[in-house]
Amino acid sequence: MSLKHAILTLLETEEGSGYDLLKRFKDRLGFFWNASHQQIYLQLKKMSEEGLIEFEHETQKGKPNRKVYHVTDQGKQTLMDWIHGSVKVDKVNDAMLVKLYAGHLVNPEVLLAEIQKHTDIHQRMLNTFLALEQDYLSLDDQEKPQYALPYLTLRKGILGEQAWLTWAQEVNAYLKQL
Amino acid sequence: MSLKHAILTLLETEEGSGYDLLKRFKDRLGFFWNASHQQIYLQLKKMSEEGLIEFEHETQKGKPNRKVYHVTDQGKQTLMDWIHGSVKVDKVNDAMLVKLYAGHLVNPEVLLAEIQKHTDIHQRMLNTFLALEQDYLSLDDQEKPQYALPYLTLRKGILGEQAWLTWAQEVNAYLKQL
DNA sequence: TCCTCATATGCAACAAATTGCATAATTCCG
DNA sequence: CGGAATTATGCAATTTGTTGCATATGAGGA
Repeated sequence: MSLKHAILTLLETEEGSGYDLLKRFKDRLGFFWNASHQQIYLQLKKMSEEGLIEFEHETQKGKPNRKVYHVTDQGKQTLMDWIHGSVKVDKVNDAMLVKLYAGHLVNPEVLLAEIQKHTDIHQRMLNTFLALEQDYLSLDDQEKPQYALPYLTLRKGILGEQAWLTWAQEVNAYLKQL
Repeated sequence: MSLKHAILTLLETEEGSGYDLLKRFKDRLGFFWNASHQQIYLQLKKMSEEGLIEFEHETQKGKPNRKVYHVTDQGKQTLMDWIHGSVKVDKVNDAMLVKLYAGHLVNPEVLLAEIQKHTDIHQRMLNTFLALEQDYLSLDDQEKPQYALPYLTLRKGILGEQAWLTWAQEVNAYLKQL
């Protein structure tokens, strides 16, 4: 299970609450990991019980209170063990491709509409990632090294989205020509 | 649940056994869908109970007997309903990126070895896809139209793998220069 | 005032996927 | 003759993920 390791990784970099993690996944690390708030809160509870992380209650004014989690030594060790092991190549399960494969059953318009909807979402993600890339590139040369690895993960997001959009253009061109 | 729809799509194109589906996923449609034999056999059983598919026992000599499944009218209808609806954009959960994000905790060699291992696998997949593309491109112009949509899904696999390998080169260049 | 949004956390039921185990026939190689 | 690979199917236990529901505060707009 890697949600555990994704959380350990993020908390090792910077402590935070479940809500913080949710926002980091949603706003910045969508190319990297996605998890619902239900998954995150439950996982934090379990990891806390296993002793991988600990939390302090933080009282806030004007906002609900937070539980701020940080990684314990045991958690750090778990992360180190995991990182020295090997991870599986990502399993691909792409429902959009299934639909296209079966596309002869419907009008091209149905497929075009679906592709368009997905294109909008992917374009928005790419824009987000490109903006983050600009943030990195405008850093001083002294600051860059510490963000180099996260930047490389961002590059994966950018290259992935660009490939998706290139593909969508091929599909569009074909479907419109029908 | 989309394994159901992936199976309906494949069986609608051509009837087959659980083992056939497993091989189609593994050898040809890995860019498209992946499922274990346990998942497939269980799903076939469920779909059979729901009336979406039916099977005939096929006795073989020299090999174990097979159950050859085909889609029923009800199954076809279920597929049509699904294809007219909309699918969610794929959820990304990439353990390799998590590892790279946390890469400051280990020697670059650890990351390089992992990247290399994944590169080999992705390169092999790309080669498979490119060979399939050649098969399509060498078809007569009269035959191409009926495979056009599957070909577009193949293009997704090719563009995706190429993007992955391009990214891996960036990562390699960075890690080696450390 | 009411509604929605953002912040912040959680449980319970259900669906799906993974891991481990199990069986059985034949072919192919040493 | 023994062992491994290929073909072919399946169950059970566990882990993960999804969907639905629930609660509470405060800010900002209609």
